[in-house]
Amino acid sequence: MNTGAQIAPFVRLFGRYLREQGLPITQQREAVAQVVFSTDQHLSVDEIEESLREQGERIGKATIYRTLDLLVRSQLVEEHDFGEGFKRYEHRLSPQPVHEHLICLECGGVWEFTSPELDEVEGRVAREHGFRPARHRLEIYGLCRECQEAGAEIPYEGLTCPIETV
Amino acid sequence: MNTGAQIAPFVRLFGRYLREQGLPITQQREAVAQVVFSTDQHLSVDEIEESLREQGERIGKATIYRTLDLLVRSQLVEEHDFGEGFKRYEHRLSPQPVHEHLICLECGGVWEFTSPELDEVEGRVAREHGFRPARHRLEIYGLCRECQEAGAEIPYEGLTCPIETV
DNA sequence: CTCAGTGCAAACCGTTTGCAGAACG
DNA sequence: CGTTCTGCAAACGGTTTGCACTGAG
Repeated sequence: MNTGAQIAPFVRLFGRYLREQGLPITQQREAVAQVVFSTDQHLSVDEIEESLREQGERIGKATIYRTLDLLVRSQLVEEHDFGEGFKRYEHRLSPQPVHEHLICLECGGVWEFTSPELDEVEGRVAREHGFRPARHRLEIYGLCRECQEAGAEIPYEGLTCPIETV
Repeated sequence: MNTGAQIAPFVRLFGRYLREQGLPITQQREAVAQVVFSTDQHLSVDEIEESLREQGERIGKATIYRTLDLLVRSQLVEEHDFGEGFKRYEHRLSPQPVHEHLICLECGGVWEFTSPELDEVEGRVAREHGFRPARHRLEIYGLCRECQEAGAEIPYEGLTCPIETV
């Protein structure tokens, strides 16, 4: 968790975006930004709401959604969907702005890693498919170390032998 | 689009899965499987429903959802979420069962490619994080050749200069 | 002052579920 | 014949929206 001293400039950056867009810098917008910038975790809207409540801020969900939309537009925050049925938000002002995610199928934990190989992959699809990459998403799902040590297994419930297809 | 001759064995494979699980092979389940296996596209539930309707089958959405759930469980079909607000389904009986996706931000088109580099990436996260990969998802978003030639541009609406953060 | 933002509650929309009647095995 | 499925419609849950009121500039 960052300390307040590091968060302030990030919130101010969001303020600058709002000013550039001619939008008011409201107390609610600053509070939401403050919460998002104060952690390196991937927060859900519910978690953001609870975090605000804990610090005495009572801000409606609609406002949180609307502010997150602005934060995502400003490119200061990234929206993720890890298949949980809701979105998560992560600020992009970390030392490693572009990174990929490891997601544990057992505990739902998220870890980050970088994958320089993707530059080459993007170059190849550009060459071979004439595709112009703008952004990507790489997620590896599996079992984290702790869950493996706790004996977790990846369930397999498919056909007993799916091969012999062709 | 595959021809009927190639689809039948796939549908039968699904039948085998149902039998293994002690579940009835109903006419509706076969019809849904038939539609999914008869194309290499990434179908939405609405598209599946319409396709069924075109061939005279009138099957409720609930049944389609329930059948897709079985198809995904059997591992014969993969579920995708390309961020459109709904899911898409793709059968896994193509010559290239594991592949990644290119998604055009302009026209929404989807192309497939393979990325052998990911084996190495998975090996590295296993070594460095003790993570045991089960499956992954790599999607590259950008502009396809056609949309580029039509003059499409990737919109940038973020801060005019987001750097100078640290 | 004026225009946009906020909060509430209702609307939305893809998906899931409960239940009476229909089919599979 | 019993168990599971199907279809309908209602419920669900995250997200969005309409509207009267509040607040920023």
